[in-house]
Amino acid sequence: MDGSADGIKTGRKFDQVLDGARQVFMADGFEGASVDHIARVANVSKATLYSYFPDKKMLFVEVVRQECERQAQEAEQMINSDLRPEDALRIAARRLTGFILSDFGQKVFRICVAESDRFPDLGRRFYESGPMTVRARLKAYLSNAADRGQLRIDDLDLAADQFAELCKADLFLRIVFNIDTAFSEADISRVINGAVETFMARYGA
Amino acid sequence: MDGSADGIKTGRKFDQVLDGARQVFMADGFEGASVDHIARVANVSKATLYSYFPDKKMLFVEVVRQECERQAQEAEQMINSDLRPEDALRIAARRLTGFILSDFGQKVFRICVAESDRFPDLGRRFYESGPMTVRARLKAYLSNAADRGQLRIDDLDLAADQFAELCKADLFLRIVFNIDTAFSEADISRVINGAVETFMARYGA
DNA sequence: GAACATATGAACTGTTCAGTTCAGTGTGAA
DNA sequence: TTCACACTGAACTGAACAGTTCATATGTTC
Repeated sequence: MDGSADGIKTGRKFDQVLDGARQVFMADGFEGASVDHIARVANVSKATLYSYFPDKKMLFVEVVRQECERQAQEAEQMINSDLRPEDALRIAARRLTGFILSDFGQKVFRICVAESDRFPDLGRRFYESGPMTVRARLKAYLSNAADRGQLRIDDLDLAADQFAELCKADLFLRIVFNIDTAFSEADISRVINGAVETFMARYGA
Repeated sequence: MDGSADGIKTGRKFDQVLDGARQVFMADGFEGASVDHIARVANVSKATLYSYFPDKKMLFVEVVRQECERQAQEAEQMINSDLRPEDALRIAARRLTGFILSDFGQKVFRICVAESDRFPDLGRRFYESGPMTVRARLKAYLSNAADRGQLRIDDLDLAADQFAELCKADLFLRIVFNIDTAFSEADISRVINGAVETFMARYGA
């Protein structure tokens, strides 16, 4: 019925509760969110909320679990091997920056950093469903392209990480620290083109 | 007497209070830290604490201000221009990763991400005292090296950001999300050498 | 329409915590 | 000795909030 891992009871308003919780947790963090507020946003009584989840922590964990799953799905897309590496990488970079600069990407990242010592495996789960998946996809593509003689790479893991990192130049820190809240197309393509050029300068065949 | 910006009253135990606050805030964050706990760690009565600072927020702001100043000082060091670019960059990279992977760097970063919407200019202040200063130093060096014909760079800002970003490959996310708490010398030099090689492949004359 | 499950809202408990108050202690200077 | 000042510790207030309880309502199924 629901997407939960273990047997959380189901019912008519289960999804409403989770939706409300997602909204409020993402906006206010764990401490900042009050259960009363979540119930109000979810259009549900507090008693109903507590009939589904034993406590606030469990509700939070379930929300983050769902969001990580969603994130993993976004990251799962394969990179098309038929294109020239420059073009394939440009598309990958576009997708990566798109996610990093999105409201959703920002919020999940923030929450995970902030709460990762109250919830010890939160960080790991985020890392595995996001960055690790991205790296695996990227690595698969790079390996493929190297086999076809389009690229020359000694350390595939490092190359993948470097490329992902290059895509964040300037942009990431500025958005994480609220210096800017959005970027122009020009800003973004400057970084993406720079990333591809630098990567190809090192690894181009 | 003290290092504060505006006229906070001074007294015998002023520094004790700030010291205790720094310890507790860095360990537990803003919400997580209780004023009673801070007073206990600082070996000071709560009344004394409140005679120096009007409220918890102001105390927190002052602690972060101090830490950012400290950070700025670490970032201010000039890069030696007499070396070959490979060597100068390797040294810069060493310093950068050293800071990023340090307990102090980690904690300040975490705190600033977590509290940057409760305290809107926190993020900006951290950014300016850290990453922005690093970029300025790096840019100065790159510009210099380009003038001497050692490097060929069109967009100095982007190049500086790319280098800083390359230094974080793999390491940064793993430490931010508690996948690892420390790295071997081999892990670090793998990333640093990779960063220098990739950078030089693109920008070497 | 009776039986059953689910949802409601409002009041209540207990706890945590920021910030206040105050009577009293220690100390150094005039 | 006395005055001024910084400090103390313990008790207190008031607010926020997690989690509970229960009498009542709504709706579905047979």
